[in-house]
Amino acid sequence: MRRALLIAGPTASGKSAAALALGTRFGAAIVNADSMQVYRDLKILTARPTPDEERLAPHRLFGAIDGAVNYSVGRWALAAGEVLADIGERPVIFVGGTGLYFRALTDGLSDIPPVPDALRAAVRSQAEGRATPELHDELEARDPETAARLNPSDRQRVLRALEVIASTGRPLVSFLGARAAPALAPGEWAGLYLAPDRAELAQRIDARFDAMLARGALDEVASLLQRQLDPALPVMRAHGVPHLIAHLEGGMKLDEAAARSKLDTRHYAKRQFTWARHQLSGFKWVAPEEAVDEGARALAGISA
RNA sequence: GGCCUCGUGGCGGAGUGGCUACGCAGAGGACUGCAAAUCCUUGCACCCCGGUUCGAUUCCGGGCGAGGCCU
Repeated sequence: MRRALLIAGPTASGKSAAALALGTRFGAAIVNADSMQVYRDLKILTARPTPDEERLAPHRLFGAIDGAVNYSVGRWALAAGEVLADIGERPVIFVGGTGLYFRALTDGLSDIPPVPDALRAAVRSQAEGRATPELHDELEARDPETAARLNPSDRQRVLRALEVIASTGRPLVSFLGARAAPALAPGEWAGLYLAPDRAELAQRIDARFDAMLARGALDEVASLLQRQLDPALPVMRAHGVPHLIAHLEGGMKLDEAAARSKLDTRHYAKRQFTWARHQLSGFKWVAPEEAVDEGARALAGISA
């Protein structure tokens, strides 16, 4: 029995519009599957649905998290499960650009015990000022198996492996065999991947960023800046935020801040394609113009 | 018209008589709790024509082009 439509695709491919059209037409709940749209502080810069749009269909997990929080796939997957339980029989549409979130939803995550915040912070503060290859050497001494799978320069993953071995006493890789049951079982969902032409997408990205500026993205960043959050937090690294901050306090020309933000976004879109090609299975690739028709076909089956 | 400087891959920018820096963009890839993150790989470039030379992107001459200064 199908119960969900999943709409993924690179940034600026028209996912939200398709989801809104379908949600309105089928009375479906729309659930956010985007790692940045979860944050309350950024609505313009993350292209979140507007309040008017949200009124057209129930929206869940949009802007639900404070920017001071370091959210994660694990927490999102948990929240998504709760939303599904809450929604009952109503059709549901998951939309977003975060491939890893979709995979957590359909494949489940490995059952790695949560690392206590204090330990996590301790591992990170001990690593401060030390070169990543050095940390990799340390990991190699404690957990050679995981170390062998990681690039010695990949700080983020080396740190995670270190905190897992410190917290559980077990190598990270030892957890990877088994996955918890996914929130959506195979057969319970249909997935669409919106795949625009690359050059066309680049133009849409550029135009969209200009539109964001026209709608007040700079004010949004100024407000965020006033909170004086840790620059390492995810919200502070959303596309546009670092460069717009550089413009606001560092005197970077707005033109340049915009150009760099657009470039970051294009790079991201490229990575999204790579992820989708190799990591996201079971999604049907469609041209953005076909999204609504394809989605309607899938949802008709779901509501039946 | 005269003098000078310059002409390197899509762009920027080194350099050498034989072993083809590098950066950016572009392309490809990895990916299990920060994923709008983190990381990896990738360039059949030396304006044209002669000459010198075993060998020219590199030296010499000419041409063409660009810029600067002068009358």
